[in-house]
Amino acid sequence: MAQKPSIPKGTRDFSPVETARRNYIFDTIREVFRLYGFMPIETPAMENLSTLMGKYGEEGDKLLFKILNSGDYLAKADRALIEAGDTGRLAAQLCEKGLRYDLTVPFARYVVQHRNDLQFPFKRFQIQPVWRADRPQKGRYREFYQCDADVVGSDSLLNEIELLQLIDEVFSRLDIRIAIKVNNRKVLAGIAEIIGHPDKIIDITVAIDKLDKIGIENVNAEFAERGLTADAIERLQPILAISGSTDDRLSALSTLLVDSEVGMKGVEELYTVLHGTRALGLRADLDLDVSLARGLNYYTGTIIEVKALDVVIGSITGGGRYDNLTGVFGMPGISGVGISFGADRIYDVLTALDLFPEETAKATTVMFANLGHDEAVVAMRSLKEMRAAGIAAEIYPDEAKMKKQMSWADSRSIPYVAIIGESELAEGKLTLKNMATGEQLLVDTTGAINVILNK
RNA sequence: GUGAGUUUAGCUCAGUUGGUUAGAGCGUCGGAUUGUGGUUCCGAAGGUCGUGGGUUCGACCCCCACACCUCACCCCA
Repeated sequence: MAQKPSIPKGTRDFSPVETARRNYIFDTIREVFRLYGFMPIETPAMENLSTLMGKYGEEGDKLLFKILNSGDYLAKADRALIEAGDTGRLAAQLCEKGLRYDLTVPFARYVVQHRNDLQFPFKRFQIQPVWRADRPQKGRYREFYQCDADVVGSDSLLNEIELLQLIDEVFSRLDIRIAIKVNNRKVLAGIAEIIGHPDKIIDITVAIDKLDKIGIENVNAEFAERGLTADAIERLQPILAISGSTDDRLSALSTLLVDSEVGMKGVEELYTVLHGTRALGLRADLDLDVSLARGLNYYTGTIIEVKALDVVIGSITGGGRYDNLTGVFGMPGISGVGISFGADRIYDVLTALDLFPEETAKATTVMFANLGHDEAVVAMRSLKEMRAAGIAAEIYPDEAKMKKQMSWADSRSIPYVAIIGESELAEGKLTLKNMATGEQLLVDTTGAINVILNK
């Protein structure tokens, strides 16, 4: 055999069954988005690099896929940069486009660009692939789908409450048990303020975020590494040690953060969101988690993260409020809040728990065996009637051996096989075989349709 | 970007100190069964052993480089 063809690392092909199962996820999410009043939009796979650069932090910039300019791009490039091996600045000259890294930043760009055509508050959803030049590993791909819903132009915490409900609805429908963790960036800012390091909020949150994973000792070590004074670390300890019920922790927080205006605002928001959501009844576990930080630096208020309870994988949904995302595109003062479902990880969870409905594995409902030209002509008429009745039906295109046709139907999990041969032809009927039971009936097309639809 | 492990048939994997013609199971195809699948039996096809170099009389096996995949870190969905 020649060299085996392959696809880029971190990308995947999807078989018919996999595609059907992915569509089941997308359809479920899309349906719930619509129920909550979100409207679909789409944006291009590629954006101008200037739109993307600098929005995801230094790490994010490195993970952007850049698209080489067309034409004789090298002629315009600075030779000195090539000599100097300055990949970064050379890339800036050779590439003016990049693949989108998420859906939120392109959406911010969309809002600013179309601001005169939008009615605010503007609620949109978007289900499209994004690309990251990450090194792939478990639950991490270089091409994956995000399913985002965002509200822009509304400061109301009702949005947060509705988004939490929406998350609960989606995972209830998918039958995945989840824990939703909520925090507020303002609380984190308050903490940074209280310990005298308001400038270190990012360092503090990144370290706190690892609390579950590496433990308090290592987190403290990381604080020191990130330049916090021993005194500040000392003052962090009571905050990290907060425990008890949600309300216990909220009141402990408000005691500790009493001198921070922003911190107190955060506590208040958390209270409203948590109580407002719980009052509506929720299937999922919903709880406050002060150690929840999330990487994206643009969140300014509520932060939401969802993890599956029964499978170990990264977060399967995340989101939060960002007060000024459109600001970098020259449109300040517009607040947004949104969530993003990670469809590919949800797929992995459903696969691990074997939770896909059976229908997702099914091809057509009826296959007509092909026993010859005259028989096929009659079968085609029967097929037409079945399809008109809403039954997915097909005919085996080649005049192959019965055995081959039957095993083809079997391997595709087709529940019924219709046989029209010499004797059926003479009687104007067909033999309908139920593949699960092996039972065979001699009926006309209408009779077959009734059998299939009634089952 | 950092570190570790892997790579032999379509898939999952054996392969002895380095010694003729590299094996198994599953899958595929054919037959037992010319109008009946999923079970059984018989048979067949399918491999430049990831790529390139080196050591050796001789390399799937030892050495070097590269690639790929996987896992973890960083970061993230």
